[in-house]
Amino acid sequence: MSDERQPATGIRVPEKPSLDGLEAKWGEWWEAAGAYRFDRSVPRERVYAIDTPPPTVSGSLHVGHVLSYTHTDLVARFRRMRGDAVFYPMGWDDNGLPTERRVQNYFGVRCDPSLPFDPNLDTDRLDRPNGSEPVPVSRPNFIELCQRLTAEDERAFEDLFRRLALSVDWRHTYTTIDERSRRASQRAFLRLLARGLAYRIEAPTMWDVDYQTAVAQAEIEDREIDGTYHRVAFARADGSGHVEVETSRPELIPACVALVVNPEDDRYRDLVGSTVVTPLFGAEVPVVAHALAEPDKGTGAAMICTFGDLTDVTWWRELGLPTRVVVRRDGTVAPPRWGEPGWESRDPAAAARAQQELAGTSTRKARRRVAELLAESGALLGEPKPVRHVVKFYERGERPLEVISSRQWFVHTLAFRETLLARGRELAWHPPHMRSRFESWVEGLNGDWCVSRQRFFGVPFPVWYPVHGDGTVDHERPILPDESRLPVDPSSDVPDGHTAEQRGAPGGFVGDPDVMDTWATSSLSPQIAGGWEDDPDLFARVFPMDLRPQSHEIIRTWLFYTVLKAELEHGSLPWTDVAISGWVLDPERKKMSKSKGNVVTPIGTLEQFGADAVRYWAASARLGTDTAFDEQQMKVGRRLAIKVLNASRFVLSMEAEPAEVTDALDRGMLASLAGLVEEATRSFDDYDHARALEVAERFFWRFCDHYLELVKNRAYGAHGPAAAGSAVAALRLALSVQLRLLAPFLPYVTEEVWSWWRAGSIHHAAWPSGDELRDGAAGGDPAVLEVAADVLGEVRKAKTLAKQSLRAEVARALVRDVPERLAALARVAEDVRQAGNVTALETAESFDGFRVDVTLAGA
RNA sequence: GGGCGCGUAGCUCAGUGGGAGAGCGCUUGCUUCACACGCAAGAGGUCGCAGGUUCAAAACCUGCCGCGCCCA
Repeated sequence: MSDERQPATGIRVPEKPSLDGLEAKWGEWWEAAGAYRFDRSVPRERVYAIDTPPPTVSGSLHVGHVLSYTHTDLVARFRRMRGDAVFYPMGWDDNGLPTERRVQNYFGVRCDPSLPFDPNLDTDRLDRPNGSEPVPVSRPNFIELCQRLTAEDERAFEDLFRRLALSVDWRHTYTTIDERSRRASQRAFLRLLARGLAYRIEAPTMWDVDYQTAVAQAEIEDREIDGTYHRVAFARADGSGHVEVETSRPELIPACVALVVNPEDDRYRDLVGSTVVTPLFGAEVPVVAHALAEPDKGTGAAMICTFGDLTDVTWWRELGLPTRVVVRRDGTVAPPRWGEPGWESRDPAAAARAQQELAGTSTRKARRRVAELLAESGALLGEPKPVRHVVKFYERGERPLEVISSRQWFVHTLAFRETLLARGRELAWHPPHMRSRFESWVEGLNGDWCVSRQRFFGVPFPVWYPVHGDGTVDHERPILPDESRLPVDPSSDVPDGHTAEQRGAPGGFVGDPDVMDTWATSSLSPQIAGGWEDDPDLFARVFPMDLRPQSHEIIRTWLFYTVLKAELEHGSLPWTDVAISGWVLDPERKKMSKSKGNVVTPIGTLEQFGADAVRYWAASARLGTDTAFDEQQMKVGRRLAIKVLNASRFVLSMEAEPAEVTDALDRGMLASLAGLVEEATRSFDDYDHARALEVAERFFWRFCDHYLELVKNRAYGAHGPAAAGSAVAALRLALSVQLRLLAPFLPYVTEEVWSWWRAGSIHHAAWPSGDELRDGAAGGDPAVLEVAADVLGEVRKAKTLAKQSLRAEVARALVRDVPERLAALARVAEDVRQAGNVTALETAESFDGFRVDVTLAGA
């Protein structure tokens, strides 16, 4: 790709320029020419590396993608023109639940890991004995289907992004499930494990009963739902009355291990240390005191169960309480065990009868049944009260989360809270206030990062476990592969020193069945794209990266985890700058979402308005600011693109030979343009692309409406070749500079115009500088252009008010103004006279403000 | 409950101590030889409300109201 900036041998301007066909033409040319390839021979100081968000390909294409990815591309194009080698890869986030769900729905299957691989599986001819029931397929078959579907989804995303003219180096594309990503994720995991930063324990975890997987704090959201408060009597063990408790989850009474009250609560002070009996189940439980018990909530006395919520976990841990597990992993109530150790009851038979009524039913059904049983027994006091209360949900789930104890992998996070907050302060946030979202998240962390998921399509943990002679699994002594073997799949690969026959056999091994959560991989996007350990030369040139662009709702996930992983592995930030894009709102200013049905398909929008126009809309939105989906704004962008074509055609069709810029008007215009270039550059440097666009666009329209009109006659040669040469030289320089200023925003139309008269791609041309213009604008005074435009405006106004054509002849125009302005006008009087078709342009000094008396010919 | 952001013309927004602005929309006029996807003009605002600081506040301070989001 050439950096040639001299005019090509000739200027060839189409007779009737059009936007039609530009996207296909230049898209193909950029690809063929390798226009956006990263030059890895460049040293780190001149590299600008971007950590691109890998979109979830199974999600829908969204105009939100258009918005934020355009923002990224604006920076990439600006930096490239500034002379940086831009490392701008693209990634696809394939793994995880969204893909599994899409595969299940698309093919009508479900994964059953107990089935053997079927090499001849034909999804078009699945045997469906149970009608619409999903067909069970083996795990390898399921993963194959995931890969087939994501490949299709990736193509759709790539088509969109290419159409949008993202200046991505597509040779560096990665997916979060590909071999590089699996290797990097597993390597990072093994290193954390070796340093004691990852651990596996049996612990209470937030659990989705529908998907039957653990979820992390980052995937949890609070939702307000309808509930019911039941007031329940717990008899005192000594027979001296009862304690009243209010609960929205009476089905957890069999799981109750204690009552808790606040130590400051005078009402219950005497009760602490005594024993009460659970209704229906007859279990004797202590009354304990803890500061987290809220005196104002309900009666001030609360059940501690295994586990109603995370507060129960805190109480259980801090007060050293036993457990009684009643809710199973599928969200149903377990069968009774009353009478066994840990399940002591005053009447085990009655307790068992009560629980047997609940066993196997969902917690929701059990709740209603327990309420009935409580009422029958007389332990239910008063009528249940409906309430609205906040309950935790998995963000993709439909039923409230349960807290269930299970064996999971965790990464140490809480211990690094202060370090992470400090890293957050080192980062340059754009806009700065977005940092507070990161900080409030980090400050609110309530546990280490649970990274294991009970799913199928994801990066497996590179871990096996020995099987004892008695067939039990030894989780305490995991078998780990050497890093050189990565990536491994422990469900099909065999650990060193073992044979395949030993899988699952006494004295043999088993693979860890879980996969890592999506963030365990996507948090390594800078490392994966940068070739961490696989390509040390590349990695040294791009890491830590310069920019992380993303939207604000994933600060607590993608951004947070990326910062954490870079800290744990490299002891550094993963990038220096973060640019946060806002959301796209529909015209009613509601957030666009699939469930609201107000989503717009971006391909249709691109076809309707054109990529430059859509980019213009996106570029008008400031970072961090939500923006309405606004077709009007796209029409404005389209008009701007067409105006660029027409104005360029006009400028380049002037046939006079360019000469030295001598005319005051021309110099004034160039001087004004120099100031604009500096302002646009400053704005881009500050990650304020919207301002850069705004000032460039405003200048361009003024340039067209005023300067082009003023200079027209002279450029055609009305005042001789020298004056025309000055005009043509200034016009071409101004056009070249403005095309380059607009190139990041309107890559197609600017490239088209550039091709009429310049060699190489405009996207590799040097970003304009004020100095470049000052050569031609030496001594230029912007006031000259201003006063000329003001006078021309007054002349036009007189014609418009007289309902005359703007071409109408003016017999006399008398300009009253201060001497300095009149002196400036005198230097460009001839241009003003001709542009306004004024016969006699006269002036008079006035200190009462600017005024023009216009006498139309024939009036 | 705590925090962040926002509230300026019908709409989308810029403006951070001294003239209230842009684009779109609306109305009117103009087939000007780059562009009618154009050009020109016009109408349109108690800058959320109430106090305060200042010679001077849309902007700075305090409180309140409304909207959005984050966290708990």
